Amino acid sequence: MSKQKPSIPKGTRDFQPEEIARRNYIFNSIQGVFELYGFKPIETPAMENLSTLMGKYGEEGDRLIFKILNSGDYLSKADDNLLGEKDSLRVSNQISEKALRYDLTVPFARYVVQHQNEITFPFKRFQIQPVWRADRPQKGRYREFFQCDADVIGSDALFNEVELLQIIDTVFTHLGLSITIKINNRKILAGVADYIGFPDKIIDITTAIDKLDKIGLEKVNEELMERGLNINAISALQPVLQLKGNHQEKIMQLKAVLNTSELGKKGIAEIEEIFSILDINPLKSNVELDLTLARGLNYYTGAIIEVKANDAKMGSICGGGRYDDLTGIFGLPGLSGVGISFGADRIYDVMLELNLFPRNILTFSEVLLVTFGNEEHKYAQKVLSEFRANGIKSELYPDLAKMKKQIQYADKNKIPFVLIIGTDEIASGKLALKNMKTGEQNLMSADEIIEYLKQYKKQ
RNA sequence: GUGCCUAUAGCUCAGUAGGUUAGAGCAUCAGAUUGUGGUUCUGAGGGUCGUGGGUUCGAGCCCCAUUAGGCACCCCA
Repeated sequence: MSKQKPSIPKGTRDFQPEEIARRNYIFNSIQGVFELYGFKPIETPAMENLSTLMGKYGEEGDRLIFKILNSGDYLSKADDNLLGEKDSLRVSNQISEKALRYDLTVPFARYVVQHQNEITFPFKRFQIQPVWRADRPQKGRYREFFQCDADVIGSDALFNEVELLQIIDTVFTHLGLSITIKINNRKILAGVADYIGFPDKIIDITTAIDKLDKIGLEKVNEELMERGLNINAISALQPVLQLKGNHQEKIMQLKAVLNTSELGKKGIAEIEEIFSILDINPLKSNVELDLTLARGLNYYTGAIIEVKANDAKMGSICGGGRYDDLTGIFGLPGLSGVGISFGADRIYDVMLELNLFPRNILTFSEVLLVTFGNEEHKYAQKVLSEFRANGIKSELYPDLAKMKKQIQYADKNKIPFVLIIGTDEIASGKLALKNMKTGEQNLMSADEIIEYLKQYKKQ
């Protein structure tokens, strides 16, 4: 027993074989749908240049970026004055020039700019990789987690927004998870900010009204006040905060309010078009127009999408939106992108809580061969090769151990069948196949067993 | 970055009012059973009670500090 227990950093996790099986089920489902819609995979490095990431996620985001210390004698190159002043922020820029990626969108923008001449636009890419955030972990929040992103870059068509909604719908329908898709439009929010006379306060306004669900109308108004709005502006905002009805009704009300704002009208037109396409070809999931949906990164310029699980208390499990000029900051202006990101780890937590994982994904080996002695073990090795040649996941207990121990191994590993090989079986050519669930045992030839297991697998 | 809570075996926890050698369940390993698991019975290993200091004749328990973890806020998948 070692005195110092080994551990892993807060907010990170080890994954056991069963967990990997369940996680792969989620990843494979999402990837399958991405591919079905014509998206192509890319990967980018775990670390980016710090300068690529800094300033892209707002002040709060910058703080949550994991920075990587330079190699070598990095302190010798740092400014003595800054070190003396203990100015962490500025010192960190001198001793770190790499960082772990914070999301997949900004690295993708970097990728697009860097490979612009090798890319055919519109470019539809998907990417399933871990990201890291130096946040304080809590429920549903990790410091290392996987995002599954699909983005279309180089196309303004709202058709893309609709396709992304269809992808969301297909994925969650396949996973058996009941969800609500909330959509909004940044242009409408900008129109609202315009309309109440504080166009440059859009970020303050959106982050405040995003909390409506959580803290209620009064607190939101208080916060708006603190963020510098006046009474008139806040009262002008009230009709928007209290929109009621289905999406047609909400749109009607918005039209009445925002008729003076060109940007606002454009946003409404976009929302209308998306809903009109969805009306023709409806999704299985519920889609809601939610004006208080404002979260997300400040680079969104059009649609904002968020998905919540209906039957679990969990933050958003998928989010996305349109960003008109993401690549502009890397020197390639005029390219519009729209994308979504599935939070695989939160989906996992919700599915586990709701018991939505199918049983059969947990099967690793289908059959365990057990023997009584040296001769039988050699014979079993031949049978084992045949099984594997026929695509049956199988293993032979490696040691000459007691029957009890061998069968216990099958039980604990949830192997559904045990093949018992003894001298009698070898002599007759009929091997004893035991069903671990029912306890039934049948004598069959190796070929018959292969057929039987193939049939069993199909069920 | 702010606030609150927790810390005893691999895991989940009990531990009375401060009193001898700190317990249970699960898990692990072995045996009961020389060709049969999941249910039973028996046994074994595993702890400087997160760490450091203090109060006391005596501390797992009380006090202080420190570290780690969890939850909420901020923000976010």
